[in-house]
Amino acid sequence: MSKLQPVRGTSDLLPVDMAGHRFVVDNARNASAQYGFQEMATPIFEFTEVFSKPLGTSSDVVTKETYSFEDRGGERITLRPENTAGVVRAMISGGLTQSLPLKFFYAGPMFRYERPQKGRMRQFHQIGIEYLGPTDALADAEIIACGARVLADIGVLDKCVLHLNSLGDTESRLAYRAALVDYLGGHEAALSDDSKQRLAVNPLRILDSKDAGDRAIIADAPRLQDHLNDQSKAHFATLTAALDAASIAWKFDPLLVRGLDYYCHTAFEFITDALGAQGTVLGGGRYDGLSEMLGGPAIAGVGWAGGIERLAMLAAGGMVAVPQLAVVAADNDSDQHAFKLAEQLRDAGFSVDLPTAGNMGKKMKKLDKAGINIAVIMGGDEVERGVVQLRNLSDGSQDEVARDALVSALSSIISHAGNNVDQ
RNA sequence: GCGGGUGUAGCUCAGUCGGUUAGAGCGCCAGUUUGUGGCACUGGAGGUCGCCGGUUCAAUCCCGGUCACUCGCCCCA
Repeated sequence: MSKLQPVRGTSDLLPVDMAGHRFVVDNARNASAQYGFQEMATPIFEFTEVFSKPLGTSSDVVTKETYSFEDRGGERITLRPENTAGVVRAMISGGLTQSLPLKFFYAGPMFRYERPQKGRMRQFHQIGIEYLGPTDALADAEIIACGARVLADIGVLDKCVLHLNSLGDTESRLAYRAALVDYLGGHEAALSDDSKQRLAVNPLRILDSKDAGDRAIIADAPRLQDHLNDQSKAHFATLTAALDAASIAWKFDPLLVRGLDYYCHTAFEFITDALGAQGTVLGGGRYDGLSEMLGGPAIAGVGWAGGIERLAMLAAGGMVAVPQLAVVAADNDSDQHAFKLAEQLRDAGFSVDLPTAGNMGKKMKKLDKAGINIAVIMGGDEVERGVVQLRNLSDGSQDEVARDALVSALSSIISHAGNNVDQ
C-alpha cells in the first residue's frame, strides 16, 4: 500500500467508524447521567509520576506499555494509558475533595505501546465512570448496574457475562498473597516461565494464567475467598445481594484479579467470547488506595472503563446521519435561487443538502446514493411561477408546490423526530 | 516483547510450476437520457503485485530483511 499510513496501532475514525463510536459514547453518557455521573475530561498527558506512583513498577502498563517522553522544558510526560489516575489527580488538584461524593463520566483516547491485535490498539478510546468518596458496597453495585445498563442500551449485554470477584481489603489481600507465595514457592520449578516472573513481581496474576501446567498447580492453591476477613466478606455479600435484587446476572470468578496494588474488594469484568482474545469489554473495581498513593487524602473510589472500539464492534448500531432533503437546481441560472431556498429551509429547521456538481441527472444520482429521499427541484420556470417540484425519491411521486406552502408541505412528510438516518 | 499466518485495482479475491500487454466481481467515471435518481446496456479510468535487497538471462512468483495487518502468548478496554 501507500507509504502514507497511520502510525502502527492507530487508525482513523472515518464517518462510518465514527457513527459506531458515537453510538457507544452517546448511550454511555446518557445511561451514566441517569445515575448522576457528570461528564468531565482530563488532559491526555500527565506528569509521568501520576501513572508511575500508583501503578507501581510491577505493572506491565508502566514498565513496557506507556508512551513517555521528555518535553522541551525537561518535564517527564506520559500519554495516559488509562484515565482513573488522571481523574483522581484532577480531584486532588481541583480541591474537589471538599464536596464528596463525586460522580464522573469521561470518554476519550488512551495510549498503550502494545502489539496491536483485533480490539487492541495503541491509541484506543474508553468510556468510564468514577465514583469517588463512598466506601459502601452499594456504590460498587451502582457502578456495575450502570455498566450493565450501558451494555444493555447498546444491545450487547446478552453477549457478555459479568465476572465478579473480591480481592478483599488490604489486610486480607496481603494475608492471601503471603499464603499464595508460600504455596507457589514450593512448585516454582514447575511453573511456566511467565509465571516464574510473576511469582516475584505480581503473584496474584498467576491465578489467571492460561498455561495448562500453571492451571494444574493453581487448582490446589489456597483460595482468596478463604482469606477474606469478616469485613471483606460483608462487603462482597452486600454487593452480590444488591446485584441479585436488581436481577443483574453475575458469575463468581475466583481467578479474576487485578495486578495493581491500589485495587481492593470488588473486581469485575464484562467478558464476551465474540471478540477473540480481547474478550473484556468493560471492567473495573474498587481502588480505595489510589488517592493516597498520589499524595492526596485517603479517599475511596470505584469505577470502570469500557473499550469503545470493542463495544462498537459488538454493537450492530451506529447510524450515519444524512440530510433529510436536498434542493436541486434544474439549470445553472437557478443556482442562486436554489442556494437561497436551501438556506431558508435550514432556517426553518430542516437538514438540507445542496448538490452543486454536474447536470441535474448527476445531482439526482448523488442524492439517491446519499440516501436522501426528498428532492426540492426548481428551474427557471418554477422560479418565475413561484413554485417548486417536490419529488419523493422513495416512491417516485412528484407534486408541484407553491413556495409559500413548501415548509408546511415538507413538515407533513418529514418526521420531526430528528434527523433522518440511514446506514 | 515472543511465536504463527497474510500482503495483487477503492473493496472482496483469482492468477503466474520464474518468461512479452496481471484478471474478475463490486465500486468509481462517462454515455444511451443537454429539467429528473434507482433498473438495463455500452464504454472508460484505476495496479512500480506492501517496501528494500539477494539469487537468476529474467522475480509479482524463489530467498533474506523490513513495514503493515491478522491469530495466539503477555497484558488489558
